[in-house]
Amino acid sequence: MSQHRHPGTPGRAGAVPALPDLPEATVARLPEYLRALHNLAETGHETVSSEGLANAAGVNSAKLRKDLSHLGSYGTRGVGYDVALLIDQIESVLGLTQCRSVALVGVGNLGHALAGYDGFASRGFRIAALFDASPSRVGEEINGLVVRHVDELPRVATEESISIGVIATPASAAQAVADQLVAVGVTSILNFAPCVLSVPEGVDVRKVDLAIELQILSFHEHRKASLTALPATGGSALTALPGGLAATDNQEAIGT
Amino acid sequence: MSQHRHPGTPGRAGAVPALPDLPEATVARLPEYLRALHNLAETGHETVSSEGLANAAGVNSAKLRKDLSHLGSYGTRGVGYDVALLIDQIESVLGLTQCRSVALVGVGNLGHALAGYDGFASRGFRIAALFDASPSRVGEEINGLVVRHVDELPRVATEESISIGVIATPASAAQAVADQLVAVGVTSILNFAPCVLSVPEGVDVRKVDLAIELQILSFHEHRKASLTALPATGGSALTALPGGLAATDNQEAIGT
DNA sequence: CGCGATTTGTGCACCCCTTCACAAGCGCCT
DNA sequence: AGGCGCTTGTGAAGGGGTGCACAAATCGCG
Repeated sequence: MSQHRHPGTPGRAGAVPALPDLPEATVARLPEYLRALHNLAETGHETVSSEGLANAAGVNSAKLRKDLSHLGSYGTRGVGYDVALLIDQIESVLGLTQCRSVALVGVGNLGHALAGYDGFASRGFRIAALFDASPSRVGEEINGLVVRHVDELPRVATEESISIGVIATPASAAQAVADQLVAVGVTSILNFAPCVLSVPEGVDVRKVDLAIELQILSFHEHRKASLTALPATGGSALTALPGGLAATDNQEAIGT
Repeated sequence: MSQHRHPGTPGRAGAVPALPDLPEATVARLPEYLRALHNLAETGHETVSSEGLANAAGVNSAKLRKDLSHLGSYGTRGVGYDVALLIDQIESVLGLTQCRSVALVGVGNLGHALAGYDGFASRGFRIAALFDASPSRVGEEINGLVVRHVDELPRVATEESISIGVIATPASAAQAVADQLVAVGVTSILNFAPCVLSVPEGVDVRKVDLAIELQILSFHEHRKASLTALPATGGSALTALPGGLAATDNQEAIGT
């Protein structure tokens, strides 16, 4: 089980520009580079060095160069990278040239916030439809969109050509919703419900679990606390950092 | 720069029980195991095999065994793992035996949802205080907590002994908030703002960026679309999966 | 009491990712 | 035109994670 057998571009299929088969770790960082590049563009920068962009994105400069090299040579030695050109390239690789439509299922506490989150629209995603199973929520209008019953998903999906489904339901409902999304042709799912989803091969699932993030932090907090078994202050951890704060710029690359 | 120089437990410091120095990848999976174990416990299971728990957590059984072996031998060969015992062990390692207090800064769209999210409390985290910089939000009551001005952070932090800070502000305010959190002794930060935070060494930052998750999905969607350059249907991606849905149980372990 | 079925714990090989270090290339200044 | 400084792109080394395959250990049953 869990055979990651990505066919591997069988050689004869040369219709698309490149499809360089990027490493997953690189793909996960490209959006961060993109955000940093947009910031730079707004600040009036025309070019940026790998060092500069790496700092803005919070990574090592060598890593950044290797990442960018995977999608071609778009830098100029001695100068750096053209910001606008690089933005176009990354957006092209990520498939952001077309605006993608998102269906959000589950308009509870979290789903409500996601529906109103403007960070999606500003990055090329359009929340095309909201769904919920609870009759008390169906009909409600959020951010200019009316919440529909989840049974309408098939009809609406064909109309809006949904490309990504977001699940923000309780865990008990998540699998059923995932099945429905898959049934209408959705092959990319972002799951906020704290549970494992079973999906057919070819469907990508990414999971975001807020409680898990806190638990990982808790572990490190726990570890740090037990390492600091020496100081005399037996009470709280308010040692108040002698040196000026914000001294370094490391980002503690844990996980991700 | 970015020298990850975790001191490495200099040998003489043997006061704490174990501190097995777990691999990061393992730490990131432990919460998932814990959730699966709680489900099993509620369903009445007393023991579980590595295969069973691995399925429930969506990972390989060999990986699970290796992960658990890092925190000691708590299984019985030929039988499996004692569910209750394993729960205790994992919670102990993750430092969840004590209830940790969380300070949430930024009660906008997302922060509002986080403040009301019951998934935190059910896993041992207590949202102890809410902060915002906007006077229009200060004083509002959410889930039984009153929103305070961010300037009160120092006083409240000492009273409540905050151990984790959550930033749900706009990106423009995030760095300043992080600095304030660090100044009052917080050494673990969960950042929802789309930006890189600079923090002193010893402070852990985990970042959750919802738009980035969508962009990663977009890449895979884009790639899948270009690989499927063959079929006659020129229109949308509604090929409707011939075989019965929910056939396999792979989870497409992309990233994380 | 011994044997077989079952399951854990782990040595090992493989692969991906990270990081260093440096050659190649580009622009600018003289 | 030539040289110099700066930056990219990349080969190679090292580390960490994953998964296989198997030995060790435990239980139950005859």
